[in-house]
Amino acid sequence: MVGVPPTDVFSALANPVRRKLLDSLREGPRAVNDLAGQFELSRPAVSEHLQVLRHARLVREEPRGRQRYYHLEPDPLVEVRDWLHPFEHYWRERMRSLRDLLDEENNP
Amino acid sequence: MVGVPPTDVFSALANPVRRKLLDSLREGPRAVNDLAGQFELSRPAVSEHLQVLRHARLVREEPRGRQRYYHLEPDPLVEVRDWLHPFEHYWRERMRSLRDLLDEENNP
DNA sequence: CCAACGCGTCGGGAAACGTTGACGCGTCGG
DNA sequence: CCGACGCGTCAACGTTTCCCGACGCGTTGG
Repeated sequence: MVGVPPTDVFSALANPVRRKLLDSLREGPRAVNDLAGQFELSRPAVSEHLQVLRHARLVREEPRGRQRYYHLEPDPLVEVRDWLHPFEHYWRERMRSLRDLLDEENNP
Repeated sequence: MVGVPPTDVFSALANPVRRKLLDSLREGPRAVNDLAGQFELSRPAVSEHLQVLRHARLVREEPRGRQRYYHLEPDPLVEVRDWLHPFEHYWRERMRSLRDLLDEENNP
């Protein structure tokens, strides 16, 4: 994992650890040791997963003293949503619940 | 790629060839040689990508004489959509267009 | 019945990936 | 100023992925 990663969003999401990292960052920026505490993984391993996410532009790092806080940067996920969208056509039944959820977000 | 690993959906989507295969199958079932014609790839390579998609339950095969037609089976993509959904919260601006599209589907 | 076709699968080699221990650099506290 | 902390990165190794050529099996057409 040392070389130059392909910065592909889909590949970045292929790993469950990286997906959980993004899930955690939804609640706000967090430092590396804090994030690493959630996994049975060495800290370098988490660091390199974060590097993959950084190259995919899914996270941004902000140095704070001797720690580095990582922020979620969800924009590239639009590519996934756009690719996924034509398939929504196929499970129309579940679309209503999604629309209701979106309506709830827009008209609270 | 010879074993029988129960591939998860996210890993199946990590490869661009497999994503294009799913895109092609959106327009209807197709045979392997037909699909392989789209790529600069050997037919066995395409066959093995289809095997990955089959293990992820994203496609189904239907034998027709000496050909095998592959059908799209988009249900597992729901897992991707469900994982993605909490992040929609972050690009609210683009949510309106999605909602409008869903409204259009539901009230044609 | 036999040759050609369509396809899955195996063998194997190259490349990519994931993990760990070791090292280095900047930062903070005493 | 010095040791501890927080973190990135490298070297190395095992595992997985990706691709191809070769083979085998069932189907079809002559």
